[in-house]
Amino acid sequence: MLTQEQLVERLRHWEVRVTPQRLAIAEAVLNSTDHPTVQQIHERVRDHFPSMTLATIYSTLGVLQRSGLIQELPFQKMSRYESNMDPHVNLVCMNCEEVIDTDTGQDMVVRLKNRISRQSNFQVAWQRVDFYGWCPRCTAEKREHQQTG
Amino acid sequence: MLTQEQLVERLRHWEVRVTPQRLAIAEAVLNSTDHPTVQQIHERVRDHFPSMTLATIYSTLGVLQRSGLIQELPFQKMSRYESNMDPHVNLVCMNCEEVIDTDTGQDMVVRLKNRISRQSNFQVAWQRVDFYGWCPRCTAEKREHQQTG
DNA sequence: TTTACTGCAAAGGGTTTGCATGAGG
DNA sequence: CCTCATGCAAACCCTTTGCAGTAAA
Repeated sequence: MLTQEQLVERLRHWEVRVTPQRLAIAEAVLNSTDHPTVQQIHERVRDHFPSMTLATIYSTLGVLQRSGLIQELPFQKMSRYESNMDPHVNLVCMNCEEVIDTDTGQDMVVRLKNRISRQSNFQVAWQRVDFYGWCPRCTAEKREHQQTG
Repeated sequence: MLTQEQLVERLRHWEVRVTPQRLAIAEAVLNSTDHPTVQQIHERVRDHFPSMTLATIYSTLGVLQRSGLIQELPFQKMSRYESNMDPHVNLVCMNCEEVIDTDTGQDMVVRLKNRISRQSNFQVAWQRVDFYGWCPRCTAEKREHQQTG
């Protein structure tokens, strides 16, 4: 979670212009933990910028990614955007399609990254660790359907 | 690496028809370690089936995924297909776009999966562990350019 | 013989691009 | 004042869908 001042500083450092639209988009992603899609970001900034189009959002997300503030996570149908740049595990529900960060195993991801960097002759920039399955709520619903149906 | 007989058995088990096209597509993916794209699979089967279209390949890849034989890996521009269903680490070169499996850290991925399954209240089906960066060859080329330029 | 797969064509939809206008530094 | 961002529209291209002919079981 960055303050607006820190955000402005980071953007200026990359010689990009700081516009109200960019700040709104950046905050919509950085102050979220739910890995929003472009559509969801659009919904979140639409109240303040009714005329903003998806092209502007795509452009800004590109700037933020090149600045190292966010990371694009391609999924089958569309991309989501990750604001937690620390090594960690994402839990992806194959039923409700929610994507949440978890603290569980964070230390192991860090150690795994160190090991890959040291032993694999591969220069690591970042990592994506996704576990796919069913979240607690959808697991419960699945059980109910199995019992009744 | 599955034999053709094992492959036929696996497909019959899911009550799908075993056609020459499906066998060719399945072998093109399963007997590879380079995570081919749909286009690459097309190139690999085109000699034997000149009239085969991408629609058939997409359809067959869907069948193979639902049969648990392969896994789709969405990337920014397009999907690649993974035939190594064991927990492991993929190394993705951001320069040449090669995607290779590595044995390094395989044990840690297994332990990470066990930990997530036990401690996170999340029912895990499979996982995707990607490390993005630069492969040895592209790292060397980058160094050369920095020295000369 | 029945069912479902193949191949072709067209549609779908997330993402990118080009350009005129407008705003940041 | 110059450069670059925004907004609009169109293009792009991977992927999906519909359908007629055909092959698997």
